[in-house]
Amino acid sequence: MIEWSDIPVFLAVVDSGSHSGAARELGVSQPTVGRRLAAMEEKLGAPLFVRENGILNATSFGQTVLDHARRMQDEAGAIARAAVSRDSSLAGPVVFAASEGLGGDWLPRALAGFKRNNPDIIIELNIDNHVANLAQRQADIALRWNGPGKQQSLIGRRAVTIGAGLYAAKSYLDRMGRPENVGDLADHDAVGWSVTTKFTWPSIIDGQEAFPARTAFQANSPNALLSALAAGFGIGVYTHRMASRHNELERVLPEYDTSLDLWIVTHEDVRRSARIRAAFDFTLEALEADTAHFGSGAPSIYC
Amino acid sequence: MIEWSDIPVFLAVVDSGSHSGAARELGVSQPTVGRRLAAMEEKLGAPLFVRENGILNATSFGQTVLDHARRMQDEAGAIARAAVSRDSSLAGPVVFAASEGLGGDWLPRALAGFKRNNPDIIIELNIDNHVANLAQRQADIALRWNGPGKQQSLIGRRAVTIGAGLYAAKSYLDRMGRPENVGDLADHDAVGWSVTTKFTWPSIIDGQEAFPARTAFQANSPNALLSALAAGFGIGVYTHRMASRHNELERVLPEYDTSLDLWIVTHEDVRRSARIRAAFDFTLEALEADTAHFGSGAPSIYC
DNA sequence: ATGCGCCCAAACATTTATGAATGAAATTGA
DNA sequence: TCAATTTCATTCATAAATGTTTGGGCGCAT
Repeated sequence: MIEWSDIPVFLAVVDSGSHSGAARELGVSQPTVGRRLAAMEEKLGAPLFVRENGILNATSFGQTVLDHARRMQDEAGAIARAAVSRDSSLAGPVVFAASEGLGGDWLPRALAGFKRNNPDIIIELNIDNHVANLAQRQADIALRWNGPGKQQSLIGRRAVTIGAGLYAAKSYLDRMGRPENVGDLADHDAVGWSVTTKFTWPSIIDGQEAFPARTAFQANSPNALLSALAAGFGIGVYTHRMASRHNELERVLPEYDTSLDLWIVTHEDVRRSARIRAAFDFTLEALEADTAHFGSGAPSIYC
Repeated sequence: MIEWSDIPVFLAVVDSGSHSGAARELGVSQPTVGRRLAAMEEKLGAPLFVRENGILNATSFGQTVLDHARRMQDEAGAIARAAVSRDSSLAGPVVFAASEGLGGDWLPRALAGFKRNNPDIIIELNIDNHVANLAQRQADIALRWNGPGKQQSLIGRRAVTIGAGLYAAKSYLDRMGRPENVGDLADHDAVGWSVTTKFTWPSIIDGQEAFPARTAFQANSPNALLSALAAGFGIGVYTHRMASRHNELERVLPEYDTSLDLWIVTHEDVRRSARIRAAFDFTLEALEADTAHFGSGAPSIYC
């Protein structure tokens, strides 16, 4: 019989592309990953990976194993979810996954009241740039820009609409001038995201192409972007709610306004858990209660 | 994440009904099974078993886990089979599963020639009373009374027909008299199998009910039954091929003759392996070449 | 070219899990 | 009812897996 605990190691190596990455993902040491993988290949009698130009590629045999291993992973996730779903006590951990923007400020404050009413529930907040896998129970509740996909048994609600516009520092605008129309943007610097996100620099405004002179600053953190804007790097798309709290920022071309829907998503299995259902419902209500804050940047009721 | 290696432990406990039984099945110690199971229940936050009258019963939660665990087991078996199937060398182990009757004498002799031609193939013979699970790769090739079921991807061939009749020791018949017709059997003792098998005492012979006075001896081993017959315990159904080698046995009511088909079965995945295909084909040919031996008890060509 | 970062293999120390042995509890059979 | 067997929890010594550290190899950017 194959060693079952080697299979998550194999999967992590496939997902991360390296022993070291798999080790980080699994919370074990890098030599352990190498040893487990070697033992697995020894047992199966055939290599699972070949190293080409330094990167690991699954052999055709590795692909076959991967198919079966993925299905095992699905079932293992189902077991984990089943264990949570049958828990009817308002105690234990609830793991949130959220981007840094929401998770960094609004969510902890909003959840303070929930924690007060449910002292035995332990709130764990997972700020992560990659989308947490709810089926694998990496998180119980996620706040995302995307609704639940159709493939998995995820359920979600469109909670609030988050408004955004173009902002820059007053000092920057004093120095470089205030754009009066879309064409003026060509004389300015852009501040944007280094990772793919929904809040990108708008390529079209009112049917007119908007070209910044160059991208002056990129980051993958909203706080870093905020600092860059405040420091006068240039003009960037930013949410009203974040911009409103920094009065050194000034709105540019107010006729341009964009918005994104924020979803709250969970897995139908874990939602059967009393504590997760409570946390889900509370968060949804909190988001809806703060609609004005998210839409136009009005002060949050949780401030 | 749950500990994957705990799941085979859980499955073994389900299958065997006890920690000790699972330990034997897995080849680990009984305390290990207890600890792994306890760790699993701790991790999942709910008991998997309840002990009722000393026997372990899965809780409803345990049943849910079992469903998923079974599917994981299926996939793990598929991985093991995939590993064997891609092996094109005529080397390595081939695991046979056979009942004691065939496995104890004929099979080793027949396979001697195969081993001579394939010195690098290691033949492992698993004499077991319970039907080996080919999907789980408990064996590569099985000799059975049953053909492959339809549910799993097993393939098999009806190899030979094994003839059997009623036999008893000469000494017994001298003492108790030789039955002339079916009705006379009512005055005699039966020697039979203690486990369910196909070679049972015939309840109907030529449309007439056959009732032995009582069952004098039962065993689950063909050698033990043979000894019992030879020792004069009574009359029993026995294969011609085994009976012919013991001239103290005498056939009773020769007009009664029964037969069973013997199948050779393997899994379509493992049959792709060169060595297993070779062993399968060789064994099938050997069985067919010895048709007279199995059918009527003629001397085996492998003697 | 040359540092720098990242990756993996090899060595040794440590922690962890396992096994053997023992005893208590419960069930089975006489 | 009582002996015998089986089962499981506990203890301690051992074996096994893991972590830490180190060094070599490779790609990449300075």
